[in-house]
Formats: sequence, structure tokens, C-alpha cells
Amino acid sequence: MALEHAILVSLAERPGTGYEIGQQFQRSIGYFWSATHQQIYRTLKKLHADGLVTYESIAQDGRPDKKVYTVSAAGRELLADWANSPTPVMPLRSDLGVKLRAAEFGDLAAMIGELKAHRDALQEQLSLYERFDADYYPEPDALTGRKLHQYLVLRGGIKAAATNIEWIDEVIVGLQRELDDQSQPPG
Amino acid sequence: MALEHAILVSLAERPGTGYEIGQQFQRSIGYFWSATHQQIYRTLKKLHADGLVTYESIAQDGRPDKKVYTVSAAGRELLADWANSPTPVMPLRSDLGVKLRAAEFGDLAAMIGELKAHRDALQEQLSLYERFDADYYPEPDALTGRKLHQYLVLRGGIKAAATNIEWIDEVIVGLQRELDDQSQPPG
DNA sequence: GTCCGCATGTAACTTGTTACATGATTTA
DNA sequence: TAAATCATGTAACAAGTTACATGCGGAC
Repeated sequence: MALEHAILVSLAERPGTGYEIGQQFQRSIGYFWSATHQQIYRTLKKLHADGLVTYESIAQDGRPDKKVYTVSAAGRELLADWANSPTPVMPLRSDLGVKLRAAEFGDLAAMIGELKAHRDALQEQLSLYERFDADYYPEPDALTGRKLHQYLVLRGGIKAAATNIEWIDEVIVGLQRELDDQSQPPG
Repeated sequence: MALEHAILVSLAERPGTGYEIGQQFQRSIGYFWSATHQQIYRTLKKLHADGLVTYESIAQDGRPDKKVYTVSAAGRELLADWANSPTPVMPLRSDLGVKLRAAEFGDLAAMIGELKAHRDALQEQLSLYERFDADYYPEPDALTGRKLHQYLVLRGGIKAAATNIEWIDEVIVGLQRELDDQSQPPG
């Protein structure tokens, strides 16, 4: 359900094309939700069929028309209702968690390499988020409204990435010890 | 892809029925992956069609037959290959993150209530995990193999839940301040 | 006598992924 | 001249959700 809502949020903040929404999913909203352009176009079509958005086709020279979408009154109402109604707690999902349980059937050294690659990718993400944090939100206590909410979402992204890195480091230490014990069993 | 692998991991650790796998998804593996029984039965059927598992039908009195599944040699090979090959880094997903961005279109007080409900649910989950941690893994440094991996997965669940709670608390503080400012604007 | 646990399944639907397709403009 | 950006889409498939269906045994 959340993709529909994520798109409505994005359009309610400012009208735009499917393409532009796709860009946003790479950044701000993307800290917490992602979608491919196919999903976005498909969902926009459905939102339009349901009367939750309207669009205006804009001709461009040398490019296909673009459709600038705007949230309708019904769309805003749905968004408000959703914001005020409870959402179920989402279960965790982690490929690495499953994979770790499969480690005994594979190769420990390979698993450690994989973990390091993930840690590096997460570290890069974290650095990016921290740069946003420093650049755009130097005085968090003064924030209100949309800016505050965006900041808090960013904080969530930072915390999630940092914790994930910590966990991966813990796993690497554990598996490394196991690997060392295997090559030099305690006598 | 990971559901297939999660089921293979579970069956490789010990053979069992679809029902039993469903139970496991409520606990250990469930810290990091979840599935409904329909998904499990469907996937088992597919794994069987692909020759990755075999099963033995066992008649029971007063109950439908149960099928005890076992991983085949091909299944073990696939599992090992998967364990040794890279997985892409998963993007985050959080309904609450999206919802927070919708807060400006709804009611702040309702949002805070919702956050508190999530915090309570997460706190309960965390307590459960911490009890498992204390009960089953009193001496983590002595663990090896499967037990170690299970412990590390549990640690991930604990860290993720704890961080999430921290984040929610931070969001509640922020939104509460905003709400207070609204009722008593600074003069 | 009603709910819970065991045990499996079909069907319909929604969501998410991957591949393919078009086509001009700008940048390297 | 090759790639990236803007801009939209179809089609096929895989994964996840929700509803419905069956039926016994034991606990409350």
C-alpha cells in the first residue's frame, strides 16, 4: 500500500512527472522506500483511474510529452485519512540475515568477503546521509513542519545504516574468530 | 529469491513439514524474514518440481497426511552456491518513514499516538529477543558453527529493534515539541 | 460448544522485478 | 561516437497478501 501513499506524498509536496518522482525516490523518500520507474508509472495510472490525481500533458520540443501530476481533493483526503489511521508494524527483512544462517553450508571466507562489501556500501550511504544532515539541517531544534519531518526521516536513515554497519562488524569478528579457530584448533 | 533459500536453510538444518517451517518463520529465521503458510506451501511445491527437495508422505490417524521435506543433493549444492555468491544490498523499507512525510497532511497528535503504539510493539519484540539472548546464549564467545550464526542473527534482530525504538523516541520528541509550539506559539 | 493447534491446499489479487522499446539532446 | 539525461511506456514473470475451504483432537 505504501507506494501509492509515497507517491501521493511526493505530489502533495509538489506536483511533478513520473520521472521526477523517480528522482525523488533516489533521495529523500528513498531513504525509506524505493521503486522502479515501471512501478511508478503503473501506480500513477491507477491513481488517476481512481481519481486521486489529475494531470496536464505538456508538449515539449524534441521530446515526448510530459504529464505533470497533481493530487486531487480526493487524493488529499485519502492521504489525511491514511496519515491518521494505524499501520501494522512491519516485519524485518534482511537477505544477509538469511544468508548468515546458510553460512555453514558455504565458505566462511567468502561470507566474510560478502559482509565487508555490504559494510562498504552501507558506509558510503551513511556518509552521504551525514553530509545531507550537516549541509541541510545545521540547527535541528529550530525546525518545524515539513523540514522537521524530512530531517527526522533522514535521522532514521542514518541510524539504520549505522546500526547495520555495527552489526556487520560484529558478525565479521565472530566469523573471523571461527575461521581462525578452524585453521589453528585450540590444543 | 530469499524465501526459497530461507526454506532450504531451514530444511537443511532439519527436515520438516511446511507447517513446521511456518512455525520457524515465527521465531529464529523470522527475526529476518517472514512468510505466510500459503507462500511456504507454494514455494515447497516449486522446490520439489525443481528437484531441490524430496518429501515423504506420512499418514496420521484422524489428521491429513503430512509431507516431511528433505533437501536433496542438488538443493544443498544450490544453497552452497548461493551462500558463496554476492547478494545486492537491500534498500530500506519503512512504512513509518513514509508516513512521517505525510504527517503535515494529517493530525500530529494521531501521528504521535501511532508512533507510541509502534514503539510498544517493538519494545515487546525486543524484550522477547533479549530473553532468548540471555536464555540460550549466555556465553557468546564460546559459540561456533550454527549456534554462533543463530546468535549473530539474533543480535541483529536486537540491534535493529533497539535502534528503531530510539528513532521513534526521537521522532516523538520532535513532533511533541512541534505540537506544543502550535498550542503556545513563542511570543 | 467454541476456540486453538495441526496440516494442507485453491483462487484471486496486488506488488515488485526484469527485459524490451522509442527517441531527441547534451556531455565527455 | 558513445554514454547519460529526459520521458514514457508494454509485457512477462516472480513474490507477497487475503480470502476461502476442510477436518480431527484436545483444552477451556
